[in-house]
Amino acid sequence: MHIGTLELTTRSTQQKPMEERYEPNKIEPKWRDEWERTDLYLTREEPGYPKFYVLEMFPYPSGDGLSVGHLHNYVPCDVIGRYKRMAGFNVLHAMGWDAFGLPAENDALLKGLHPKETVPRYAANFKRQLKLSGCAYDWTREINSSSPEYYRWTQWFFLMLYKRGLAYRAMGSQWWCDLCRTILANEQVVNGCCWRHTENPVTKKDLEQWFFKITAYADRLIEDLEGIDWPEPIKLMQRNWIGRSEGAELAFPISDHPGKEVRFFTTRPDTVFGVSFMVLAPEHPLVAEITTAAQRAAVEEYVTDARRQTEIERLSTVKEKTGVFTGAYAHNRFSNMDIPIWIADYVLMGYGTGAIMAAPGEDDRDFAFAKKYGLEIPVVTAPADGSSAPSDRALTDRGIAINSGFLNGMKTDDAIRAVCKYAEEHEFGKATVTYRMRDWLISRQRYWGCPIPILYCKTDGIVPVPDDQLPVLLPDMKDYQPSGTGRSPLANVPEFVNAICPKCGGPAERETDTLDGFACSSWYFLRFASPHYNDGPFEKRAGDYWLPVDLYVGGAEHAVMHLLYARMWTKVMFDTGLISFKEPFPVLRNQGMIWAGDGQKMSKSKGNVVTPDAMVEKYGADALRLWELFMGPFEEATNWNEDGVFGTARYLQRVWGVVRRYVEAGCPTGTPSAETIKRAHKTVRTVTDQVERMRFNTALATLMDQLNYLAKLTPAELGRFTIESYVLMLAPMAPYVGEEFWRELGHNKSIHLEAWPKFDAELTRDETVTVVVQVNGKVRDRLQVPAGMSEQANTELALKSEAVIKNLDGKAPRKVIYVPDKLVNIVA
RNA sequence: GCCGGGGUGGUGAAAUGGCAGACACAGAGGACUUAAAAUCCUCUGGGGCGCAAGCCCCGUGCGGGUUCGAGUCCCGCCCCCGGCACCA
Repeated sequence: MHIGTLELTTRSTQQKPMEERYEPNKIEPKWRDEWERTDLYLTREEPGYPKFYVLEMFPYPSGDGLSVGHLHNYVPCDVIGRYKRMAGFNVLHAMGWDAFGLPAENDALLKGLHPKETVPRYAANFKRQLKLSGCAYDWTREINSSSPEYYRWTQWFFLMLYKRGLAYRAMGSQWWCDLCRTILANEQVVNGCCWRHTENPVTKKDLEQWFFKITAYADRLIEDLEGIDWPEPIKLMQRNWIGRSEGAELAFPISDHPGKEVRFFTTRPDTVFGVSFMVLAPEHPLVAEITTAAQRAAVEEYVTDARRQTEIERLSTVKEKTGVFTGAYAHNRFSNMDIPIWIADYVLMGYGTGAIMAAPGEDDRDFAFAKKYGLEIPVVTAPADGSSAPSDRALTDRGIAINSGFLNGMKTDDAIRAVCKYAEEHEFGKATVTYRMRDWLISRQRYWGCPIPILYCKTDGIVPVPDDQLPVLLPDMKDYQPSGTGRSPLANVPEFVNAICPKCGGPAERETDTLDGFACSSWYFLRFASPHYNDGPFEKRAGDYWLPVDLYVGGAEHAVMHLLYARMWTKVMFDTGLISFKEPFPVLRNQGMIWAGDGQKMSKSKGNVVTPDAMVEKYGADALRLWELFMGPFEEATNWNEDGVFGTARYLQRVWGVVRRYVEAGCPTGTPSAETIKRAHKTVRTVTDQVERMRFNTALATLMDQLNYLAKLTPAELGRFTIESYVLMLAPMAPYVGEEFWRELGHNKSIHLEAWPKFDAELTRDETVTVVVQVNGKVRDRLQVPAGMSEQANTELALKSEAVIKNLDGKAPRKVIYVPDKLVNIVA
């Protein structure tokens, strides 16, 4: 069991005296080696023993190495891991590499190297930097998503989804980045540009692609947000991204096209009597069919124009709505009017049915469009408060139906239900739900990714690769440049492409696209439980013990990518009975971004990256860690300022002095004063609470404050508990000096295996308290009184105060506010 | 435009509706030193009164409000950061 007891051995007299000055570079390598030699951070399952799984989002190992910004994530997690271990938990804290994907491939291409060489090299550098920084990982659990032992199971999961009908192939117009030379998922398109090339507008390309049916989980992904402890903004981003809308899908027949109809989705079916025109997306399949000869030229020009526009242009237009009349009409089944059908690019093919009913009296966009093209603007909703409807804008609020036949007088919600019921009875529509989120497009036409384990056979069609033939190995290619044609470079490797159909034994071709890197990271948290297991993605016993993750920490930028995908996979696994939990990360925290001193993003090209290596060399890893913790609340963004590291190094220097004096005095049991004892216990109480709440900045401030007190005492006045509890609390934050102090204090066991100090609540109780005395809410005096003094006694005392008498200026107190042991406010 | 998160000294920041600025950084002055570094001590929101101990006024983006009492709660603005962006 990795849990220590307080050994009260005295320091051996043969030991060398403590160095006068704290020199981190002398002690850090020593303890690093010692911890490694003794496998200090090795973790095993301990059934029946409480576990704690702390996890940081595993990084893509870049050639630039880690910056002090990355450590703002890793150091706090390390403190939590070390703290939890001391507090009696069996802690899992491991690290791995999100190694597949475009960044790694692009980097290698740029440098004329191969990712299979660069990735391990970069990962090794990250690992060295993390060790240098004193982070406690069980490195025997290191994983790499680009190793066959790992991606074999990524492929296994793909097949699991495929067999459950959750992976499918579909043709369609997809986002394409011509710098990445691959198709992208919706989530990877940011402001109309590629998420990796934020200046490069994406275009559309028609290709057949693989998708994961994440939309099938839309409702559960929303519902289950209720029960998890995540930052509210992240939950909100997920809800917005999924974009659930309740409404109705209805259909209107097209005049002069018997049997043809326009299906559309609306969230306001109650306004249907006010529908004066309809709008189709320019890409809508009906457009070609219904456009009249007279309008054909104009419509074709508009459609071509819309197609030519890049997404960024379509977004950046100043929202001036444009459109063209098709010449065709639809029949509004409710108002019995024939209404014109237009096309306009403000209607998106990718949402709902790609067609809308326009109710310009109740919708801003429809209003603007109707105004511009002189279309009718019927008003069918009156404000709920009885005022009259505005004429210069749409009334988008809910209200009362007017000019609406059988809906007249109904409240919006009742009218919605009535229309849905009517449509259902007359079989032209029904109440329905639509989502903004699209299915997750996972095909990538790139080399450095997990091969999709699928075969195409002439007789059997799409055939999954049997489990016992996994992994489908990524072939070793010298020239893996993306072609840009929409085909993966793997298509150029005949030995890879040509295979045998496992069903009929005939010739088959392999899928040559690779998986989106986010597939690899959708299950890695499970792999850490049993990273070397060969009979499944994870060993059940280990998985049951460690999972789910107790604390997950990473950047908010993954709100709608990784965090959504991993949740979906977890739900699929739950449904198959593979695991027994529905959410992978019940507690999530986002660390704040560290900007460079100039307020910009740290990047090599800007030359403003500060490396942990440089800081460790100059100030030591412990001082660097302390500044990472002290610079502000860890969830908030701030600018890097190296002067702070100098400050925390100076603090450690002072702790060193106090401990050294104590050690040199022979570690006396001493005779600490009541005040010293009280302060020691209060410090434990406060620091414990703050570390639990991840308020590392104030935890450290408490320790600094206590040091200022301790520095004034003689060794005998300090006493053993005072000094040892202090060192124990410092150890998770500053593991190297913590260890050094502990050994100097006479202990043989590592401090990181010891127990977190406990405080005696009785000893933290104050006998006297300071009571603030206010007159009319302004502080006029302070009284030192015994704790628990009665209101009456306190008030009497306050009224005797000279300052109070002076400020009352002869007036009689009207009222007295009394807060026990805190405050007396005399209102006159 | 909509949805979040913020706005407190020269700087990073503290503060269950109850002493605003803890703890630090930077700065100033002093001690030690031949000197410097390091270290230690003192001061450090603004303004005013006082020889002094001390006292008074103002102050948490701006304007209102609730309250005995507001950095904290409510209403209306302004600014910064992040997300979404014609989602029918």
